[in-house]
Amino acid sequence: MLTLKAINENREEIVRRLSKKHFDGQEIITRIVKLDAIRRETQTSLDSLLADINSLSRSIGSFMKEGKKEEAAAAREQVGKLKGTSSQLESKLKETEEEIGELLVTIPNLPHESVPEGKTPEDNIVERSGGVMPSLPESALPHWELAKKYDLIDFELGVKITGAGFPVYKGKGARLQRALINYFLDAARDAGYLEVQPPYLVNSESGFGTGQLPDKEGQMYHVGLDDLYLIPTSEVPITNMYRNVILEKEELPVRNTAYSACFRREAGSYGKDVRGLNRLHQFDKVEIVCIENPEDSYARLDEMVNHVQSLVQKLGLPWRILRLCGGDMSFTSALTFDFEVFSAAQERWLEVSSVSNFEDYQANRLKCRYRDVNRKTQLCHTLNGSALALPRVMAALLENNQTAEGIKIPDVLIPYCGFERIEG
RNA sequence: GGAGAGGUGCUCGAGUGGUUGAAGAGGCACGCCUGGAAAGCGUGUAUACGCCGAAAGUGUAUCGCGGGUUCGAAUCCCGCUCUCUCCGCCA
Repeated sequence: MLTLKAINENREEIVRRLSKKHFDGQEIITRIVKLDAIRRETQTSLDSLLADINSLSRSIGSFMKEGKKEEAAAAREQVGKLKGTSSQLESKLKETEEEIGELLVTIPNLPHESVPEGKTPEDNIVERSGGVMPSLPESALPHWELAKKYDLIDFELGVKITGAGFPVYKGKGARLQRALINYFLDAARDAGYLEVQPPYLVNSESGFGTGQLPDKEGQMYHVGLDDLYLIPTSEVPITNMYRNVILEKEELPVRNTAYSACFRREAGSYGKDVRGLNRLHQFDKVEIVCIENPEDSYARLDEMVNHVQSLVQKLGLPWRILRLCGGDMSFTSALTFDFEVFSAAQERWLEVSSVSNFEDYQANRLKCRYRDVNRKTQLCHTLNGSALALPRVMAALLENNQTAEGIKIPDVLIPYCGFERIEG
């Protein structure tokens, strides 16, 4: 969430920048500034009142020791009078703080100045692209047909066991999944990321820290009995490792990577978007997360984008990078690049990665700070990206590499798979 | 799941109602000392919010979390949570 300091100092600019995300912040910002003034005023009176009470209370102790019973009784009475006012101020302060907090979490992050104007995915800007478009024969099959033909993925079996969106990978399909995971993890490690294995369930504090809660509850599976959430991405547990942490400047940047299964309810999705592997309730992903100081966070974002780019390049897929427009960005992001690969049989671009800088928006919720050169604590910047999400990579690989002799495995994956080709 | 013990600062550890944000030790930082280092000596060493133009300073809150008792709570009471030990179960 935005900091009160920023809101107080730059309210005009904030309202202006929020409009790029099509968020009208005028009223709410005004309200927050007003509440914050009340908050300070209340705390000032409360603090001085408490100071009086404290010193009177201490004096009672001294009087008692000296045997001055009457003085003690008088002080006691005086404290009693102050008490009523102080508890009033206390609840007023608490209420004001709570209202400010409730308002703050409804404001999205400010988009970076370089974010293009726009409302829909059509307004995203193609930053760069590469790879070679495959030319497939007329008889080319979409990946869900290929999955059936070569017995790689059984969607119906998943429906039986769990429900739609929970496929069963089999044989070379399962092995290809495992190969991709290992390849992505190794590539991240080679790029300087520390591999971690986080929990797949998180508590509500963690959900709040990265911005899934309170608004986007419906996106996550909730385990009611234990009040835990299945992670929609390992961004949540990884980033929350740094909740309530103060890092030394020398520890930055932090680079972590993890493989995890991801669980998303995807309420409201339908049609061709959910066909085959295009959108699942459970899928696999290797994530990269960085914690960085504010001066270097955009350099770090570039580094992450370049890392993801090298992955799609080595897989030999036609790719493009989109700079998301204000209307298509997530609530918490300041700047996001989406990676898409072209799935030749479906003849559509599929998103396989999203790399974002959240600046201090998540860090302010997480209270993730570092000590600057003056030993003062400052909020960190947090960044994350998929590197990569597996299902659509799988879809594109199957579709683009299909030949009369079977499906060719990209060279980089062969050592991980243990086979060069998927054939009938 | 059952029974018991316990959660104090960067770490260890004292503290059972009254200048205790917290003794003492260690660690770390800076300074003195030294040819250099070690040892020794000295100083400093939490976070958040408020007040003050900034700094200095100062107020408030925080001894797992939340509530209560009291003029006053790290210390007493209640709830929660986590850790440890034993039993049970178990990949």
